[in-house]
Formats: sequence, structure tokens, C-alpha cells
Amino acid sequence: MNSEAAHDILAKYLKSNGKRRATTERYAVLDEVMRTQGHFDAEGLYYRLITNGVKVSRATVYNTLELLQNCGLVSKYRFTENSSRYERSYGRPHHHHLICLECGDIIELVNERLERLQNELCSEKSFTPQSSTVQVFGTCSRCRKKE
Amino acid sequence: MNSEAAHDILAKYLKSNGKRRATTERYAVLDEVMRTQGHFDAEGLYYRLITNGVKVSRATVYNTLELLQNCGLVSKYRFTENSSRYERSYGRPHHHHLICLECGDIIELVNERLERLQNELCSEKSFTPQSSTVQVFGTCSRCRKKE
DNA sequence: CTCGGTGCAAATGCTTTGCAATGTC
DNA sequence: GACATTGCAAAGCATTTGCACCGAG
Repeated sequence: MNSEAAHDILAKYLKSNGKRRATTERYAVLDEVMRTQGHFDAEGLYYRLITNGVKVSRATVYNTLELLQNCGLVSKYRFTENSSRYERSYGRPHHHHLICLECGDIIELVNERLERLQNELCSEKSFTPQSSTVQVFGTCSRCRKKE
Repeated sequence: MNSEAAHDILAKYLKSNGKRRATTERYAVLDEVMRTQGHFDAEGLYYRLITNGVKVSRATVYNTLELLQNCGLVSKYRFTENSSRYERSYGRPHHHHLICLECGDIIELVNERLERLQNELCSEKSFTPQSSTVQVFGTCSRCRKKE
């Protein structure tokens, strides 16, 4: 998707943050992220980069993912035990997740009322929200039918 | 708190689950959990057990925490990067978390409307919910003032 | 007496780190 | 040229596992 706009955001972020440098690796990782639909993990992204002939190290992938998080281009989640999952967040509305415990499928949820209610509850507690996740674990309709 | 009732729940669960056995270690871990206020991690619980003269291994602590999760006595969360956090869930309403990124404080949130809205959204997607967490990351009022 | 559970230490798997080499600014 | 960033392999860390021993049923 609009990869160029994402480049701009990263460029602006790097410049505004003093000593941070624009390296080929960082843009390569960003491109791969923008090419990716849905959720992915660090290892998978690394594998796809290598397979596409991009020379990066795992360390750089992890570093860059953190960087991209900081400029709001990527979100990070921890649904299951072992590994962190990421997703492209540029150009996508804020949303939440229904996670099927049977098949691991993730259904996304966008809801204005939920956002509003959350904000309301935060101000009741004088809490200034920055980011949030709603994670509902359960069974999706497909798996439900199988049983 | 009502540790005896919790014992009963565990006993019932063990019996109903065929081959599972009631060991001293399991009850010792449960007792320590019931004695704990707020959130804790596996290592901390292990440490407190050892310090109190209870002989258990880390492996058993992890095992038992999973067991207690399965009978609904304990909930598990993954707020931060590294380690899982647990909390006693027996005798407590379902609630959510506002997590302060400055001081790490966790504010609990109980709200009926939020629960209802969640359930509504699930049925729209024909999703059968089992458990859920809402995690809002931000700044608490105390840290807000400091800035 | 059986077989599920425990303890230990070693293994696992994701993620980070230390340091020399590299490439941006 | 200075120094932030990279790559590599090794280290870290929370959690799990394999196996011999133990003890609940």
C-alpha cells in the first residue's frame, strides 16, 4: 500500500530525532512491512527479507521494528505465549482483536462506541490514554460449527 | 482471603479431571496466591514460597499456575515485554487494566457497559467469547502532574 | 503397586547485546 | 572523519522438558 507516504513518515521521524540515520536496511524492512497483509512475527519478516535477497540481520529487523513502532507505523501485540506479533498500522483505523483459540484466526474489530467508552472511563480515572488493545479470546463461528 | 473456598474449588477440579492428583505443593502454591494482593509474576511467587520455607521447584510453580488458570482461580496477563503477570481471580469481578507507562502502576477497571458492548460486538461477528482483556497504556494522574 | 507429579539441571526459543566493521551525515 | 548502525555469534531470560525418584490413590 502507500509505501511512499510511509517512507516520508520514517524520514521525518529520523530527522526530527537528532542522531538517527536513514539506512538502506531500515527502508528495506519498512518496505517489507508495507507489503505485508495482516499480522506477522519478527522471524517471518526476517525470512521474507532474506528470501527476497535483502541482506539484513535478525538484530536489525528487531531494532527496526521497534523504531517503526515509535513512529506509529507498526503496532506490536502479544497474543500468545511465545512470540510477539506485529502489524502495519499506517493507514489503518485503530482496531481490536477477536482471537480464536481453536484455529488461531484473528478477527479485527473497529468500533467507534468502544473507543468512546474507553476514553470516557479513562477520564473518570484521570488517566491519559496513549494506546490500547482489546483482546477477546474465544471461538470463531467456523470452529464453532465444527464441534 | 477466603482460602478455604479456593481449596474446595481446586479439590473439585482435580477430582473432576480424572487422573489429576492433590499434592501438598499444589495447595501450597494456591495458598501463596491467595495471600497475594494484586499482580505478581512466577519468579516472585516462587521466591516467596521458598522464603516461607515451602519446598517447591520453579517447574511446579509454573505447572500449578497453569492448573489454577484452568480452574479459574488465577488470571494471566502479558502487559510488558518479558514476563507474564498473574493475579488471583477468585472472588473478584471481571475487570480491565489501565497501565501507566511511567510508573508501571496498574489501575483496575470494572464496567458493566464495557462488558455488554464487548459481548454485543462478539455476537455481531458470531464469535463466542471465553475471556478478554482490555489494556489501556498511558499516563496516570500522579505521573501526569509531575511533568 | 501404579502412574501422575516433582525436582533438578539442561534445553528451548525469542530477543538482546558486545564488538569490530561499515556507511551516513 | 565521527559516530550511529550493522552483522554476527554469543549471551540472556522466562519458561519448558527429560528423566529418575517420590508419593497420592
